[in-house]
Amino acid sequence: MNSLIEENYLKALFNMANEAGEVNVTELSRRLEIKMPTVTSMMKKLSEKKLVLYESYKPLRLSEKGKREAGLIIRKHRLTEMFLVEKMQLGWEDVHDIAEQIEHIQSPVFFEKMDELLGYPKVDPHGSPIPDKSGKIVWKEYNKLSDCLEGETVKLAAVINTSSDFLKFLNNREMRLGLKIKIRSIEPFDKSMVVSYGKRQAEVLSNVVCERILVERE
Amino acid sequence: MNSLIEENYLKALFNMANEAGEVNVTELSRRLEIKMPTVTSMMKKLSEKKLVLYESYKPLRLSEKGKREAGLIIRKHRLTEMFLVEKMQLGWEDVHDIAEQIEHIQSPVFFEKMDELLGYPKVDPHGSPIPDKSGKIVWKEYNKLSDCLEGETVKLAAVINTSSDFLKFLNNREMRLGLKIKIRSIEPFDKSMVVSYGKRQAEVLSNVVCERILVERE
DNA sequence: ATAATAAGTTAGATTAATCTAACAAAATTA
DNA sequence: TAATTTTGTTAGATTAATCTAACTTATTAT
Repeated sequence: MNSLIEENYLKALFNMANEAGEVNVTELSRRLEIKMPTVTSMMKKLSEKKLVLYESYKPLRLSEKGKREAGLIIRKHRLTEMFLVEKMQLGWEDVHDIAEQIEHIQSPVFFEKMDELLGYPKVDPHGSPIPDKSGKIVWKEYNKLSDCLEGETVKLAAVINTSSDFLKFLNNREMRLGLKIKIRSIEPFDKSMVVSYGKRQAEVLSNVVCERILVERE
Repeated sequence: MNSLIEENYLKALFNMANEAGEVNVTELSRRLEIKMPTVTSMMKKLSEKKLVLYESYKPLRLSEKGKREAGLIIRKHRLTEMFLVEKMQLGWEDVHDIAEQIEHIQSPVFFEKMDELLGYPKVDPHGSPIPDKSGKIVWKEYNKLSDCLEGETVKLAAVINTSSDFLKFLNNREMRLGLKIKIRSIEPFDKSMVVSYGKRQAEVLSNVVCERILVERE
């Protein structure tokens, strides 16, 4: 069994690899807010446990075993977020910190029951895919809203940044998963977009926002 | 903030004081399966933090602050057990181990929502009282079934032992909280009882069992 | 291509929680 | 009450996870 702390390293490695491709000690250190020497020594430990493929001065990689275990932790995290939103009426901006703790609970029946009560969901409240029971994750190929063109109509499928501030920003503008958005115009200078959806005819979204919104084309 | 480990010491002290009155180092050590010198040094630490009133060679006592904090942990534990049984359809014999972990979650809104969804329950699935938001606990004065007399009809109010084995024993005999039990006879030799309830006309319960069942007289 | 900067590692200290071995105090028994 | 047993404490070692300081390797810029 892995400690809670080891689990946090595995999860960070998994998420960072999905976001950025290669992961190095400096980035992992920054993400976890843990100094580099500590990260190095933990990488050696996880390498002993065959969870990480570690070579000095090389990028950090999870082994297959490491990916599976990290995937299962993320599965627990995302199932929990879904449960908190769907069954406990908490807001999508509130659930991350709670799920961050509950993901470390050791109890297969607990998470299986969650899964069952939720009807075996495939994505969490932010549109991120929930890994399956073997820890595997399938990313649908979404587009960033910022890569779409004037005149297109798209469906809000997921959000990249799940910080509370960003999610509140979306809440304030009545933006939810599944929302249909029409791109009215794009400002060439700063790439901001004017979009319409629901009852809103002309909302302005900055490029920073548009880069964090993933959409599906019809 | 207290560590998870400190929380476990506080909880054990609180529970043991409720069960037995005075608590000493040996018992606490046995309960937590932690060696005595470790317990002694933790008592000194918790004493520094004003959670425990510690004097060498004296019985261990929680301070008012310690009682409050322990009560709040037990509140989280029991609310969680209730939630798992009522809202997640888990059996009362399965919930203890999960609640043991969830009780350490730091998130006021999470537990307030649980409380709200459950309709502000006063007892957990084993009939144990749930401490209020200030950590205070009110024990109803129940009787042990073993102290009742032939001919009495009583209501199953709580169980003392919450081990999985005992709860499965009760499940197998269709015994639940609220059940009305009539005492048919008491065997003088071993104090075992023949009782009837529901569709069962003559169940034999050993004294070991009867001592762990708390009842209300009508 | 060399110097400067950034990234990564090694060595050694620190903290929290644990342990064992040895000792001391309190309670029990003879 | 003295001896024995039980209970509790002290001293010192250990482990996991962290840190800082010093050093090494790799990358970038001149």
